[in-house]
Amino acid sequence: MKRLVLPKAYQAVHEALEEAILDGRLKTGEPLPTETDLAGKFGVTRHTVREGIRVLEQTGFVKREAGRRLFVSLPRYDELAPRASRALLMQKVTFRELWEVALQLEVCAADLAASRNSRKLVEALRENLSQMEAAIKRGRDIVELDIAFHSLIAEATENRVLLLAREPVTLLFYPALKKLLKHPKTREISPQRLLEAHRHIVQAFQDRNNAAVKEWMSKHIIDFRRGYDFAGLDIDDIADSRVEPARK
Amino acid sequence: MKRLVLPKAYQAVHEALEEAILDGRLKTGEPLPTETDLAGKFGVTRHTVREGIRVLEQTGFVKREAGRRLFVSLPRYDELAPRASRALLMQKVTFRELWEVALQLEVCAADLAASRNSRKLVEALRENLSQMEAAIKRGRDIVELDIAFHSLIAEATENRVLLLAREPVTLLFYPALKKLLKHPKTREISPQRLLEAHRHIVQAFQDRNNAAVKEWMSKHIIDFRRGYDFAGLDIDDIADSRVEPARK
DNA sequence: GGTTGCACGATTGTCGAACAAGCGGGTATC
DNA sequence: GATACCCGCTTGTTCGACAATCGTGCAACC
Repeated sequence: MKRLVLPKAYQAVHEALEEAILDGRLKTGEPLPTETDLAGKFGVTRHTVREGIRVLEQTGFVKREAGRRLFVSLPRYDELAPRASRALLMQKVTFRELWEVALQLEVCAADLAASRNSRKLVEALRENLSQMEAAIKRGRDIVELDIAFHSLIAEATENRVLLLAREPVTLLFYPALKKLLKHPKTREISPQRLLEAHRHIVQAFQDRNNAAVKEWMSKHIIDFRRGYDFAGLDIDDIADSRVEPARK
Repeated sequence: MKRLVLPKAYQAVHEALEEAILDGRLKTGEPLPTETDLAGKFGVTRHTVREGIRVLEQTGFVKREAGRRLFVSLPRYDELAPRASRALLMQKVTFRELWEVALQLEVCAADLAASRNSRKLVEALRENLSQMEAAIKRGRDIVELDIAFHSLIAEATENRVLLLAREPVTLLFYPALKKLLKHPKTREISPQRLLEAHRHIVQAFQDRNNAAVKEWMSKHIIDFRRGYDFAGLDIDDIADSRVEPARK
C-alpha cells in the first residue's frame, strides 16, 4: 500500500511555474511576475509562493539579475554541477571512480573537439600553453590553467551533454590535482610532464591528427594517475577535499 | 566594480544546514530539528527557516519519510539527474549530442563492469534477456527492459561518478528509443537487432572476454544510431519529448 | 491480553498583516 | 540639461495565528 502524499501548495506553485517556463509561457529573459501577482493568480499567500520560488531558484530556472527582481532563465550546466559534486563527496567517492570516468570523458571530448577542429581552439590552447609556461617559470600554481585547458577542449565540442556530464568530474578533480602538484615527491616533475603532454595535444590538434589527439589525451590522463601512484597517494582514497576552483 | 550582494537570511540558513550535514553534525537518517527549533537556533523566523529548508529539500539533503517530519539524507544520483535532464531539454539538446556521449559512457560502463565481472551481473542480464524475448513475442514494449539492461551494467561498475554522469543521458535517451521502436520503418527489425546485440554482450560477459564486451556494446550503440538514420529521423533534431521512464 | 478508540501535544502547512530597505522612475530644482 | 529628491513597488523578514495531521499515551472494550 503506497503511502498517499497529499499535495503541498508550494510544490504545486513550483511545478506550475516550471511548466510555464518549459512551455514557453514564461520566456527566458523576462522578469518573473511579482510575488503578489503570483499569489493572487494561484490563490495562495505570498509566503507559499516564495517557498515555491526558492525551489525554482535552486534549480536554476530563475536568476537574480542586477536588482532584486527575479528573471526567468535557463539552467546552465556549470550551475547544476556543484550540487552533484557535493552529493558525490557525501557518498565518499574514491579517486579511482573519478579517474576512471575522467579518462573516458576527456578522451571523448578530445575526439569530438578534434573532429570539429577549429582554428580558434588551437589559438586558445596555444595561449593557455604560454600562460602555463610562464606560470611554471615563476613557480606559480598551474591547477587553474590545467583545468582551463581541458575546459577549452570540452567547450569546443559544442556538446552540452558532454559538458554536463563532465562538470562534476572536473570539480572533484580539482582538489586531487592540487594535492598531486603540491606533493613533495611530484612537485618538481609533474608540471613539466603536464606541460609536455599539453604541447603534444595542441600539436596534434594543429596537425588535424585525430588519432594523435586521442592518444595523447589518453596518455596524459593515465600519466596523471601514474603520478598519483608515484607520490604514494592511495587511488582508493576518498576525494574528500572541498576546495573549489575560482570562478570569474 | 562588483555588485555587492547582501546576504539573505534564508540562504544563510540553507548553507548552515548543508554544512552541518556535510560535516556530519547532522547525521543521515536522523530527523531534522523542528522548524521552531531551527528558528530559535538561527535567530530568525520560522518562515525564513522554511525557505531555507525548501532549498535543502530540492537538493536532496533532506527527505520526507513516512510522516511529515524531514530526515537528513544523502542525495542520490538518480534524484539529481531529472533536474539536469530538464535543463538539457531546455537547451534544446540534439540527439547527436546525446548519442555521442552515450556511446562513450556505455562502452566505458561495459568495460568497467567487465573488469569487475561478477556472476550476479551475468545472471541478472540473462534474466533481462528472457524477459525481453517474452516481451517481443507478445509485442510488448521493450524500452524499459533495454534501459534496465544498460542500467544493470552501469550499476555493476560500482562507480558512482559514472552513474551520476550517465543518468541524465539515460533519461533523455528514453524518448528517443521509444520513438525509434515505434517508428513504422524500424518497428519490425529493431527489437530483434537489439535483442541480438544484448545476447552477444551477455555472452561476452560470461566468457570474461572484456574486449568482446566493449566491442559489442559499441556496435550496439552505433547500430542504434544507424536505425535512427534508417527510420529517416534527423539526428540533429532536438530531443524534445518529455516522456519519462516509470520508476518503481 | 491484545486491540480499538480517543484525547492531547507536537509539528507542519498555510494564512494574514505589517514593516524596513533597496531600486526605479518621476519630479522639482538649479 | 543635469542633479537631487521623493514616492511607490517589490522583496526580505517578522510576528501572530490556525487547521490538519501524526505520534503517543491512556483508557475502554472485546
